[in-house]
Amino acid sequence: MALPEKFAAKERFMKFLEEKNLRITSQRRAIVDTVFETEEHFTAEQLLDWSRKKDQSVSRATVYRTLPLLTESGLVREMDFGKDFKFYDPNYADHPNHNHIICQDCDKIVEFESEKIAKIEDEITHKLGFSVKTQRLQITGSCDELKKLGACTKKSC
Amino acid sequence: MALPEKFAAKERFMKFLEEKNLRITSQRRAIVDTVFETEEHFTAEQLLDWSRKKDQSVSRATVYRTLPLLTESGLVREMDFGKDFKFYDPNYADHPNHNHIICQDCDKIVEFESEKIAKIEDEITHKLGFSVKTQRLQITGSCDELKKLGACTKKSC
DNA sequence: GTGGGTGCAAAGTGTTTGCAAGTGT
DNA sequence: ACACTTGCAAACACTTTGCACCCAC
Repeated sequence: MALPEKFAAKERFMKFLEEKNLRITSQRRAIVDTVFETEEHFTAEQLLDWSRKKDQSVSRATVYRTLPLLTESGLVREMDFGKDFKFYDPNYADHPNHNHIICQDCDKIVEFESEKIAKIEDEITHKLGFSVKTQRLQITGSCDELKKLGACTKKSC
Repeated sequence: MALPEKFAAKERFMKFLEEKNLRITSQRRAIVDTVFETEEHFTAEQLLDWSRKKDQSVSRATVYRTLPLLTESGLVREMDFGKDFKFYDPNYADHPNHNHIICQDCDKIVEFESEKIAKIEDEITHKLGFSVKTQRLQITGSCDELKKLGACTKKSC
């Protein structure tokens, strides 16, 4: 179901490279394939590991050099979940306005969208003399398990 | 006008230290005074500079060791505005649910609160099996000047 | 052919930490 | 007195970069 969209995301990125006169190398292909094959959030290091399974020649430097291109294209967003390293979210290609709920114990993340919130944001922002370009909303709280058991059995991170 | 509240924030932090059997040293006093004297967001380095004006013996290490205490107390919040370093926001003591609008060009930041958004967040979060502990909403966009002139004359950062 | 791309390892940058000396309670 | 704190500098961890070689177009 998400496949045709994801495929489009990859194509969109290739077009982005073309427009900037940047080259499609085997390493970039491996990295981009990896990014849009997953719906998970990932770190630079994870992306390196996964990409190397497709093309062993991918280096850490190339991953770090490709990530800014991905974010610049708008198809991937850099996220800060309060850890020491950045996470990247490939779901902005399909859902440019989604938000995150994170469990404070197990770090489980659920994504959601809300037209209502988007509308209020827009109103308030205009009232303050701004106009919205992007928006990020993170809610931290307790997941079901944490509420019921007082602690989560599985930790995600 | 904000003074009595800010004073309370400082007192609240001193109580927090006491409860954890931590000591009130001259360095900590200088740092904490600095933090709650401002309503600006600041970096660790700025906090060091400012604190040293009150007490020259404050070291970078002590600043970095005090910041986690401040965030743990809930009176200061760590913020990521997409720069290479963290910012700290001392306004959570008085306004625990405020949000940020940031100009994409000049980095000007405006804070606002919204009961409506808070209510919707709560509803959605419960529907997804979570309960809200904290929340952070950042909107990026164009400020008045950027919209009118196409570029901002003053850069904040 | 040529200008962009790559891997490697070294450098960079914000933050953390081990240690010996100092200090609040 | 004793445990908590401190400053210093070295150590860290993630990310960036200089360079010589490579390859997509």
